Amino acid sequence: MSTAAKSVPMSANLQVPPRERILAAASELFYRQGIRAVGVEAIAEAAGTNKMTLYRHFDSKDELVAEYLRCLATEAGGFWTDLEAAHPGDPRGQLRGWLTAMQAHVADADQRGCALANAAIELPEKGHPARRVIEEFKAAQRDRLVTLCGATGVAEPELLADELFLLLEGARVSAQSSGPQGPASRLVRMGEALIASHLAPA
Amino acid sequence: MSTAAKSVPMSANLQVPPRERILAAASELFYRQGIRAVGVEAIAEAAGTNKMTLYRHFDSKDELVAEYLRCLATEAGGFWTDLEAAHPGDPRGQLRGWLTAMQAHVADADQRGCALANAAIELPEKGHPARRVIEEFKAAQRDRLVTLCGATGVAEPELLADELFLLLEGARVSAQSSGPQGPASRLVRMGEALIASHLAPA
DNA sequence: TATGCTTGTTACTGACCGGTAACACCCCTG
DNA sequence: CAGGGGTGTTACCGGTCAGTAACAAGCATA
Repeated sequence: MSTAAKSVPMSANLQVPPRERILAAASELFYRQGIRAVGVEAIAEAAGTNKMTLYRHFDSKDELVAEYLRCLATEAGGFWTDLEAAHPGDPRGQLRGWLTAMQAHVADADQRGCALANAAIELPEKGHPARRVIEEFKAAQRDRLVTLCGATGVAEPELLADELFLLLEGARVSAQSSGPQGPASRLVRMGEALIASHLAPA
Repeated sequence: MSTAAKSVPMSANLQVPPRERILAAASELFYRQGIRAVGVEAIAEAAGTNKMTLYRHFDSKDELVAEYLRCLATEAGGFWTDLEAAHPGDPRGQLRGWLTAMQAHVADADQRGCALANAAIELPEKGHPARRVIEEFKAAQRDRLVTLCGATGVAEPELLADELFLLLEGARVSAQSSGPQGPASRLVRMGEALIASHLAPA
């Protein structure tokens, strides 16, 4: 509190080192406007620094993009540990908590979908350094969901996990083209119906 | 057959008028590489013409993009009439035909997801002429699915339609970041389970 | 005080971007 | 044959792109 710098966005707070400011600015701009739509100069300026310093910390724009996605993947990892802490030893509670958190995320009007999935669409080049980050992240995300579904005791955890995974992926992308009030708005209801049908099979 | 020009791609066949060649070339390049990644000069060249002729037929690149998406929306409309012709008076058959066609589409390795959805991610600007095309297309697509689900006699056609809609949307985007062998590969199985659970409610 | 590392500043490169002007050309119609 | 619309060609505009060189300034530690 005494530093009085808590409310300042990281990308403009000169007390945090330039590298982090650049990453924070890049994160905001890339996510809001798209990766290809944002130039490195704009990022440097938003970070309160300049292009030279940016290139002293990142080899290229492509590497900056990869690092931007790597940071988001790390943040997402924190979400899962929070989830486990909120419902210790209660996998079904964790699964429901996951669902409602995702619904809230989708409904948030100033979200623009999954940054990793968006990047995969914007960067189709096979050798782009971001692609490996994206693929690993999506695989890990799916694995976590499979594990969680398995812990709930359903008969086919992989199938349920994939259903929920695709449902979420669809909801996030659909919110970009059909709006958050479209089909995506019923994510929780759909997900709980899926879970119920797996818990009580025919 | 006698013209011997059937196998020539439209974008290079000089017998078709420039406007169509430009649209064909734009369609290919935009879809494969992304809209922002492709310049108008590259499109004109791929169409066997030049930038001036392109700008005689389209007011701007943004308008060309909108027209590109409009054409795809029209093509998609044809798919639905084909589906109805293949299973006349058999809505459940149509729904299953839709599912398997979508699965094949998702599994196709040189597909890059829904061009309209991809464009929505690449072009977040509110006023872009493509956005209206995208939103109308997605709404129409969902409406058709609701109508079809209603014809099968399920109790909650809108819910089933939205579930299938999100499942497909998710499968197409997931194939871009998790590969076509990932969760997206089980689209038919998931969809049929959904349909079955709606046809035989608890 | 002196060293050395990090940052800021300015200017620059070569390439590409979307978009336009001016003019030559061809071919179809009258 | 004359005319005119659609097309091709070339050159150009201002702007932005990613990336770099050279040098000055700050700041800590030694």
